[in-house]
Amino acid sequence: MQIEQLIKTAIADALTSLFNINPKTEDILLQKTKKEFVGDYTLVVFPYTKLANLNPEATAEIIGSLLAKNKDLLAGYNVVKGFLNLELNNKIWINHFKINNSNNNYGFKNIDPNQAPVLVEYSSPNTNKPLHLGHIRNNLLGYSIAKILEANGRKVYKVNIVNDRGIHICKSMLAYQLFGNGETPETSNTKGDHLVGKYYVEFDKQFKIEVANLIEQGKTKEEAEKNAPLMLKVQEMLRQWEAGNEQVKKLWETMNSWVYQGFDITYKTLGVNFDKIYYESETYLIGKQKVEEGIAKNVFFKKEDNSVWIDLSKDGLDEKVVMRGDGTSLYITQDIGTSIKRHEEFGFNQMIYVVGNEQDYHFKVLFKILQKFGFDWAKGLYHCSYGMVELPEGKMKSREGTVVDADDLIDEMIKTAQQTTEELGKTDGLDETDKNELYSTIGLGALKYFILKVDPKKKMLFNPAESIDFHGNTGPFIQYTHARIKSILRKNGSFSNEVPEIDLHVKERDLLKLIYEFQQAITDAANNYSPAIIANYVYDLAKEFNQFYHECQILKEENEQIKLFRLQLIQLIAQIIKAAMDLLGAKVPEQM
RNA sequence: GGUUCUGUAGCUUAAUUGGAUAGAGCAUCUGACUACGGAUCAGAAGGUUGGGGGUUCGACUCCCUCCAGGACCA
Repeated sequence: MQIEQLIKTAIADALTSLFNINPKTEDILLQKTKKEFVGDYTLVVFPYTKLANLNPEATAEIIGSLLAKNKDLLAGYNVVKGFLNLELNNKIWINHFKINNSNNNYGFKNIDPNQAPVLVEYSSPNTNKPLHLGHIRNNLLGYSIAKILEANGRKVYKVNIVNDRGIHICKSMLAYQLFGNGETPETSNTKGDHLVGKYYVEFDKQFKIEVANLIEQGKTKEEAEKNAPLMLKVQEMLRQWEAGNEQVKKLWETMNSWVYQGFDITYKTLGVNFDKIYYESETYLIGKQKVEEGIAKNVFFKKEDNSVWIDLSKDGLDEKVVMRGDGTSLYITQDIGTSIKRHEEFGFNQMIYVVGNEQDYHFKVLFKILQKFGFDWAKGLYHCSYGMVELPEGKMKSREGTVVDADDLIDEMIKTAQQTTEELGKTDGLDETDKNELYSTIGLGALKYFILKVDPKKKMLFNPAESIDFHGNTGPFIQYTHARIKSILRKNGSFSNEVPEIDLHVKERDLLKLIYEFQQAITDAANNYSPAIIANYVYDLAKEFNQFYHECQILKEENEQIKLFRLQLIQLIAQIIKAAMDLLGAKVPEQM
């Protein structure tokens, strides 16, 4: 940031003296020079050819020759077509390194206490089945985005809303009541969320049998689904729940508590957490109340059947129900209530909903509604809409059993990590606890990087048949690079942090540039809500380090000044790798 | 039917938000100081950026249209 400003100011001055214009520095189009050309930054001169009344090459030439007079800034320049490539004086890169070399917090901004906090909502599970691969993407994204926003100087609160009530929850309850024989997570030796999920599947299975029977008796499919005994029973159970039937509530509490025990384990393994958890069973009533207020404010209107609607046809959407005729709430009802409640509690000026792109329409409507209520904070709402995780055969479907279970996948990753590590046999000096921690670090690192390196907006494909790779553009590659640097540093022992004056090797200069770019990577990632930007950055850094490592000696370097500089250089690189991976929620080992 | 998102090498993906010869990894093939850590590095091969049109000095990026797939809304 600082260095670009320096150059842009110099360019602005040059343009002023050449063409008698006063360009703003933010209008100057300066970009990083591509690898295949010589230089650090490139000015695109097409916009100035008319002012210069010259062809692009000549325009670039006169700007370049004027800038080059400042020898502290530029070591040289070259022109290719309409592109002016500027070669900076190496001192600029070294200076930046000198300033930040012993900054343990390099790249991170301090949290601005004067700014209102930002809320990140993510995870949002249902309590009728265990978490799957899609939830993993959600959780990793939410956690990482929160970290990134914090690194960029915002106070962040992570919140979760648990969908713990409704007809789908009653389905697993009913099936358990009918077929459960009183089993518990303890007696069945099953993780609580998996046990409840089993009964959700069981309901569907029995229901399908009933429907098939009814169809055989001559009913249409619709009639059969509507009148199947299980369907009638489950609806009755929901009514009893809403009426506060003690027995039903008790079963509900018991089964939900099993699920929470299970979720807690998965969350802990994944390394994600929340500052506050909301429960739909507690917020849906607030939503109904807000809908009533909305009617009074003429935000909503009622139809003859008593259902409540909002007309968004002038906003490019259409009419949308916000509460059913029988007074029962919809997702949107409770989302209205929850957001208002959260604003009362946290006074945020920005809230990010990490929710899949199947809900795009839902959030458009929700945000419009809150704007119509007249809340000024409504303009700070953002739907971080991410693509679905698909399998080679298409979307995951719980009913068809094609769901990749979160716990299974994590276990598998850790096992693969263990196997690979054992084959390589580089765990000398580690005891059993250290080793298990290492396997978990690597396995989860591989999984997290694999998922987060993809642009959140894009759908992603996961092939369970091919296990996630540990070579190339992967988490373990980056972790390995960190371990490798640490190993070198351990061998050398301590050294001065006084940066010596040396002539830079090309690879050293490339690394200094990348170090500089870490700050921008964090800013870009925060502005775009994209952990992928951090992932790509840290991969570039690790790759660049490995190239440097093969070309340059470090411990064997005979020139003491150069050796010292390289030790300092790689030390900061290791620090950045660790910090960047932490932004992705992934750990890095000292040895692997 | 309406709205909307996506489409880049065999596969997984990047492209500084309109810039130069579209950049990586996996898989395939070939190599690397007698390994400061080979989970590494170097090289080869692989592309009509779904198709066609348009906007301009310049398009993977913006506009139109068609094709394919997904999602949402009745």
